[in-house]
Amino acid sequence: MDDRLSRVFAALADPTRRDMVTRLTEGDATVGDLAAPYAVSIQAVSKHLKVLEEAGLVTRSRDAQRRPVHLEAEVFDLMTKWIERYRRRAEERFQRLDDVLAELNDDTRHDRIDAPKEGTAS
Amino acid sequence: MDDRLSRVFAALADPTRRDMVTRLTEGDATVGDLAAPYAVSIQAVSKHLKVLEEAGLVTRSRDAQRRPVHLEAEVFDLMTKWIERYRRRAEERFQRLDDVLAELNDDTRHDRIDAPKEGTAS
DNA sequence: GCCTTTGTCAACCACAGGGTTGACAACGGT
DNA sequence: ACCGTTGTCAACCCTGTGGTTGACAAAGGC
Repeated sequence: MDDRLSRVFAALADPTRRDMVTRLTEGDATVGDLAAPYAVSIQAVSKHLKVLEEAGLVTRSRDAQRRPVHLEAEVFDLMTKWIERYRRRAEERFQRLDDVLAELNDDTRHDRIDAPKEGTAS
Repeated sequence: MDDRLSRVFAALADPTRRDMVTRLTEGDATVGDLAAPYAVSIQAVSKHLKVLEEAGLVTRSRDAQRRPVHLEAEVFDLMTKWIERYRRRAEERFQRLDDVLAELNDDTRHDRIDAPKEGTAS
């Protein structure tokens, strides 16, 4: 787990951290604020925030003793792009499959295509 | 790590598994096919596939000794929805901020709004 | 100046996760 | 029937991670 995207996914793999992210969409919050709803120590929350920060999902500034946490929304774009890329590739594949099937219909005289290989699932 | 989304994110947090997913967008593949490019044992790959399967990202059927692996694209939609939800909430927040600022411009005669609280970050 | 508030750092513990090797199950080919 | 191919299961090892507690840093309030 070294690359950026791995860190982002790993950070979001924890329900507590996802919950924190959700709450941060409503505005910046201090560590104490974020810790309040959970039955864990503030140190544990601090660790979670460190994970989120190292994943680039949040930034922390300084306001007296407080360390307001701020959500960095750009990372979501990064993830969305990645996922969309996969979706698009998958769709392209389906498109190709459709093309193959269309072609099949086009000249039905061929005995049989040699092992379509996909589609057999389920 | 028990809920669905956690499993999906955790599964995708591993570069090897992400790579497998990428390759599966090009079509179903056997365990051996998937294992080939990596310097790990086939057992390790089998484990990775189990993780992907339990996350609902992949299904496995049977073809003689072979176990063709098939990508389930729907899960990506699930993730996209989640992420989009967060993005939207964040955008709504920015929108509200804009509204506040607009309102501020609207009646500039007020001495000062009482602590905007956000925006101070960075 | 001192105490309180807010949060981090360090050490430790338990457990999950990715890797290995070895055994074995499920088939097809011959 | 038997062997080879394909893949899973089980046991084990090591590292990473989430949790704890205790000490301490940083800053304001009094």
